Amino acid sequence: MLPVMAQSRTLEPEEWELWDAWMRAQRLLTRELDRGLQRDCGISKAEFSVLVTLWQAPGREMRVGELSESLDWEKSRVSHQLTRMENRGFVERTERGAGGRRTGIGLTDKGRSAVQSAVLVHAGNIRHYFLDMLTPQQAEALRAWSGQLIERIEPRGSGAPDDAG
Amino acid sequence: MLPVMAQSRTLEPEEWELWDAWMRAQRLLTRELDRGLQRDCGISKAEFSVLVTLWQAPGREMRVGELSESLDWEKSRVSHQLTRMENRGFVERTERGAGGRRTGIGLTDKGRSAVQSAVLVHAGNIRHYFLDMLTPQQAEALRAWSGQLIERIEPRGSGAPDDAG
DNA sequence: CCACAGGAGTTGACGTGTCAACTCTAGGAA
DNA sequence: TTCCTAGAGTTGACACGTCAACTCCTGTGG
Repeated sequence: MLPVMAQSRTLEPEEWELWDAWMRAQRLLTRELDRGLQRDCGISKAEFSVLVTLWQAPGREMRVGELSESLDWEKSRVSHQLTRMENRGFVERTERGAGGRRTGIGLTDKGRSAVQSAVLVHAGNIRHYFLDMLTPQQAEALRAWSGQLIERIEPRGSGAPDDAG
Repeated sequence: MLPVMAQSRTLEPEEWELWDAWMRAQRLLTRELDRGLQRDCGISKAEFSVLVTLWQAPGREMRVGELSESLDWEKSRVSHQLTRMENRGFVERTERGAGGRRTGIGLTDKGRSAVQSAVLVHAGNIRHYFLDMLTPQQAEALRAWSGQLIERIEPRGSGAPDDAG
């Protein structure tokens, strides 16, 4: 039997090839989509994510914690991003001194118009570079694999749905 | 949400679900691998990429342009990265005033020892989070899809090995 | 010789992302 | 009341990445 050092084995050429191809594809795809948003809409992917999330929110207003939860970003990341986007005029922090003093995050007019065009552009790019290239079998494989991996790294079921507090 | 438009329409729920799952999986995977390198080896993915590339180079020494080509990174990115890694003691820029004045980039002892352990750790993590979770069908689908996408976005058969994830 | 184009590499400004430390407020116990 | 805790949000330090402008050298033509 071979030495039991599964963790201390480098990748076989075939394994490496698969890993390398996947990494490269993934990197090229995200790069292309980022550039598309920047070129056609003048916003970054991070800005797009925030804008869409706010746009879909009931009342078009959320708190930092909700944004953080919804985007699966750290709170400090959200806060930094909001600062930059506030400086660029896409969002505004509105104080609510009353019942809960937390600041609400809302879209500005500029943010609203940006997200409306960006959604269409981005959807087109996702089709062009991702969806249109998938055979049904590949789509199914990707879907299954993504689900497995998400379940493994970030198991669902502890989403805190009914913990009453 | 939006009225359906002929050319730039938003994604159908099923399409969105696939895209979202893929993006999330991809993000979780790279995050996990990054953290693994940082936790177990004390280096970042960017540092790992540079170290491995230098380590595999004949003579363990390259110039910035070669690194840039090999990693498929912009030269300025390489330069910034080398500055940070030089400060951390992983690489050194050696002057060659003579025939070509270009600076050669070499590994320090610290860099050499770091890369040797990191290669094993990283390979183990790639197995754990990626390779071991793939059925043969999924592996084949991923391989085919990656190839198609790379060919579409970067049609050159540019032999640039990827940045080692 | 000087001028100048062009490539290699660097630098600065800025946006992005993580980690740890911090402020501010509310709620509970001594 | 005062102290302690805990959560929401912010900030600072630093690493990463892109873009454009810059330096330095070299080769070519006047």
